[in-house]
Amino acid sequence: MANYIDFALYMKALSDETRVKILEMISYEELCACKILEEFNITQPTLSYHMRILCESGLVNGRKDGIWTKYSIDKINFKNLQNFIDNITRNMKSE
Amino acid sequence: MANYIDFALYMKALSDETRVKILEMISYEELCACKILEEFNITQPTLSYHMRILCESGLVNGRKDGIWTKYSIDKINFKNLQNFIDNITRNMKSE
DNA sequence: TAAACATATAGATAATTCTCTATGTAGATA
DNA sequence: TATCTACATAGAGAATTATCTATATGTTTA
Repeated sequence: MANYIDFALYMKALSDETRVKILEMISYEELCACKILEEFNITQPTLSYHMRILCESGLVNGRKDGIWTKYSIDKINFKNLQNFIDNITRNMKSE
Repeated sequence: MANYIDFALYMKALSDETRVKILEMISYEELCACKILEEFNITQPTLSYHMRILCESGLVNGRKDGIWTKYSIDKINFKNLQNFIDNITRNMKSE
């Protein structure tokens, strides 16, 4: 189960507007980096940097498929994040 | 309704382990800065800096009560954050 | 094999962040 | 009024972050 450090790492991964958009994009379907890149005005190495941060947080998975790297949300870790948020809400309600 | 910039601001506010702990602490009950400070090995100005970031994100409210400033979670903005997370989950499920 | 394509890595830099010490402010109390 | 308590602000410095250009790696195609 996730702790403060894990949760802060998830949040740090999402503390950038570009990465929040990427998360939303890949929530609909697995996407390769080149498709993601089309939506932003950043260079390819900058996107690669952001994808690494998302993957290292655990929230996103990347898998090699031929010349492409395809990215999707890690459901287990994302669920951990959701549980943390839900617990905060639960704490507030029991006041 | 909140946009990517707002969400990134929420996430940025929670991208620090100390601030995540503070959020959890004040989810149970409204607390003054001096009570929060007791739980950390940081100086009073550093805590004040963290509280400002939490308040400016919109996730936390501070109100003056005599010599104390009492902090609590802003339920509306926190609900916005929760909705965003829930929407991501919903997108994944409709794949 | 050579060229093209998709992506990653290295190195540099400007901007931002987190922390501190020192000091200011405002309300409560002796 | 003077002091104490709680908190905020200013300024500085070290560390981290986001971005770029240049280059490397690995896969597919001509």
